[in-house]
Amino acid sequence: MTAASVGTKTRILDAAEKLFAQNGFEATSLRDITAEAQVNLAAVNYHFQSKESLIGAVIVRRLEPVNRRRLAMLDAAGPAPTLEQIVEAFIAPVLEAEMPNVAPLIGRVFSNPAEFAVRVFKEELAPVARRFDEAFAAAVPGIPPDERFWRMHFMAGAMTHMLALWDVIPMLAPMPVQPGDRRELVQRMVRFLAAGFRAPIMEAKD
Amino acid sequence: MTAASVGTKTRILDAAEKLFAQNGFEATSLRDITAEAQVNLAAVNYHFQSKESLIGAVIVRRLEPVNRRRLAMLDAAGPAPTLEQIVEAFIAPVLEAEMPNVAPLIGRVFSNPAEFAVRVFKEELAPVARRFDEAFAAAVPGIPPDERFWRMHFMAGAMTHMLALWDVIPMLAPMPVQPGDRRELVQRMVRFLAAGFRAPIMEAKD
DNA sequence: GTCTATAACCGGATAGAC
DNA sequence: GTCTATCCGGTTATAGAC
Repeated sequence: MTAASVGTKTRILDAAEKLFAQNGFEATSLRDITAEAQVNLAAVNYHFQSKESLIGAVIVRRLEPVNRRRLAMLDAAGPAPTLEQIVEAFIAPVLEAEMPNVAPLIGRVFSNPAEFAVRVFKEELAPVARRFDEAFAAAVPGIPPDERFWRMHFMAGAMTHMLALWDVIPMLAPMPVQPGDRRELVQRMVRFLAAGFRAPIMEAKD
Repeated sequence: MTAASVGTKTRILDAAEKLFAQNGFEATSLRDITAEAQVNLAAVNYHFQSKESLIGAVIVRRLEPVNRRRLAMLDAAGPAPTLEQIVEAFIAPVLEAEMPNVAPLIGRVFSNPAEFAVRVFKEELAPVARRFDEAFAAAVPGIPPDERFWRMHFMAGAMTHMLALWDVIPMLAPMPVQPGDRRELVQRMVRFLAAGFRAPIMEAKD
């Protein structure tokens, strides 16, 4: 790699990210990627050992900054963040990630429960999830841990559904949906999800 | 097809359903399917013209009864169902569908926004969505149509996330999750989502 | 209707020259 | 580090015998 031009490795990552986001992991061949990146096919196996590990590299490169931003937003809300602030810190950095690539890419992971992809994702996510769980516990006292677990997944589900379907949504919506509406969408989600978190818990099971 | 044994066509549908649910549409080859069904490879292209149309047939066969059950539950709740009854009618028939196959299968569709699969799904779903939207409008007055649209998608997202991740969840959960807990899960979701639907709407945008 | 056989092609991976 | 050439197995789909 010369100092002046973008390295082969980066070009591969960029191309793979774009195509994975657009068409999914399985539907994207290494040949598609090398064509897009204008590099040689063998370069992929040289820099990354296999397609699987390339997928992992693509995910990690983008997920890490998003997770850092989530934690930063949580910290920025002070020592006792409101429920709304916590929910926003969890979803906004994801939904507002660069839309052409990053957000759909993240959406692909949870929708494609390919064993190894989920594993990579989970490794990146575990510490973040713990921090948020603690924040939720403090902000909404009285919710048992297992209920918190499910509610965090309801939240994650609403979020990833938006990521996965973002480009199909305009076809389904009764009204025009513009890309610029993403901040508004975040606000809608925050209200909906915060109310859900505040729902009364179930009485002891029958 | 003899009268006594299960026909080739049905055996193909059964096998395809099982493998699609387990491994996804792309990851499942016609050879996998014919091996599982113990029929000849060519039989697939005889009975269904292509893999795509086989996928469509598999989806429609299972989605139709689920949607009928949803509408039946909605009707059974009387002329003025509560919000909780509406949410339950929407999610319970899906989440309580035969888990080994049907539920994960439905989860695959929305998670794999393959153009044609979404199209098939949407065709089956459109009239149901309209009925539910009307019910929501009646049960929670004062929510504008576009807000209802988004909230129904938040609900659908939480639901499909559970479908897609059901078999991975045990690995993530801090407590044991048993298959029998599905009715309990439905109740948890109903409370969370109903509270979300009742959340105050956003004031005019800033 | 159901089979065998095969066409025609695409996938990931690697050996070895430069 | 980057190329060419190639291996080899898997993919959908179909032609034609039975």
